[in-house]
Amino acid sequence: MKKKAKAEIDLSTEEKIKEAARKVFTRKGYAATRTRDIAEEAGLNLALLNYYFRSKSKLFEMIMAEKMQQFFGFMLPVINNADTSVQEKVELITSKYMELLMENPDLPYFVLSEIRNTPDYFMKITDSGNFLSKSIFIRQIREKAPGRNPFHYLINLLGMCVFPFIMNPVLQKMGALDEKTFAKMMKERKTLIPAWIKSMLEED
Amino acid sequence: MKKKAKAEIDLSTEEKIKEAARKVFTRKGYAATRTRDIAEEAGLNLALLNYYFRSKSKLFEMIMAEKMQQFFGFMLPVINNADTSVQEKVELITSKYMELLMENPDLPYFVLSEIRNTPDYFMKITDSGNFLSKSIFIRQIREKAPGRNPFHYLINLLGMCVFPFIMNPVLQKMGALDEKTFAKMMKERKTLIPAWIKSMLEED
DNA sequence: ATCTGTTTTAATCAAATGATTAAATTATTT
DNA sequence: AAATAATTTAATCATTTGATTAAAACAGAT
Repeated sequence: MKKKAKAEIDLSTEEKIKEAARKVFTRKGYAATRTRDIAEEAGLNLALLNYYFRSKSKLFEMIMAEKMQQFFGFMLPVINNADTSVQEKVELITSKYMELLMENPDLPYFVLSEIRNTPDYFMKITDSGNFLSKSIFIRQIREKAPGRNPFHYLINLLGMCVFPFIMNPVLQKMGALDEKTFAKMMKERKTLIPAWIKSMLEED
Repeated sequence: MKKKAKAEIDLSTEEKIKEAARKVFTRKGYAATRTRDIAEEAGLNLALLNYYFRSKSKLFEMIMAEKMQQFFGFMLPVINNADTSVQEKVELITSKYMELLMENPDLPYFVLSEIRNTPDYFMKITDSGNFLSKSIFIRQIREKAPGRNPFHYLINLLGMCVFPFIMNPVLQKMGALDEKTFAKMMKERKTLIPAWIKSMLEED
């Protein structure tokens, strides 16, 4: 459609738009976001959006793919690493997730509320069919706790990492937690969650 | 504005609208829902919505209040009951929540993604300021695990109940879980979660 | 059956919003 | 500096969408 001329300027403007889109989409969700919001947030005219990206939905898809990658991406290699124990995997996933979420507290809201509307191809991340069930991580859990469906523990692990960030706005509004206390707790959870998972698995 | 004439007919139509609104709002969220969707879902004309409810937002507020009540309502009396132990409270909350969520799997998505946009008055449920911190439940947890912030455990409890329903669509799409297995697991969790919480609290 | 008030509908309005266009501005090349 | 290409803007379009209106259909009372 148009050739890129000055990579720097181009990148700058394009990146400004993407940055603004990230921000607004993540905060308000797809439907509630107006292209004008994004333009304003980026300090640019509306037409730029449609100049750089063909449409609102194209722009969204790009952000969405990026966020999905952030949210699920790093987990896959960890999960299929044959050289680490369950416990090491749990520790890795926990600390990585807690750090990611502390930097992007809106991420869970966004990913989880948009995921349902997202067409099936968002599953591109997961090349094979039910690769998850066959993953080393799940197999390792199955060995540790043979009587139970291993997904119980995967759900618990992810839930204990992610759910606090979902509940946080509620708890803050209710005056139950302040921002500082919350941050402190999230740091604590980096070591607490692996310990909790461990005792769950041993208890059997 | 208008007096009710035939209570039955009135209720029927009004209830039809509310039922449709519940369905569409819960599935798509406020912004993505068009009043026409609701009308169609109810098998009625658009103008009816504005006849019975002044506006989309009024209708939404009604549904929202209802869902908030469902989601948080029953917990309050349990939490402040002086006659039950921590463990009994955990069991009560777990089984109640699991049943509620199995009947309304969309509830978490809806409540949690709309709650942030909702004006502050949604906190009406929580009359006093930080009543939660002063609740008997939190105090009981504090006694059991004096070194830790008690909200860790409350978050874990709610997370282990709610989060599976948030992850379920993802897991199903990935082919990791089928509907039947999921339902079975949710039943299992009614007893598993209290046990897990117990061991967390005892471990300290 | 006629009248009265309620319920429902089709048609329409006005504002919001995604997208386009054509012109103006800026930068780069020759 | 002139020419060319890239970038940005203001103005405008077409569609969607929340809401209203005025009239028709209906039910119950007299």
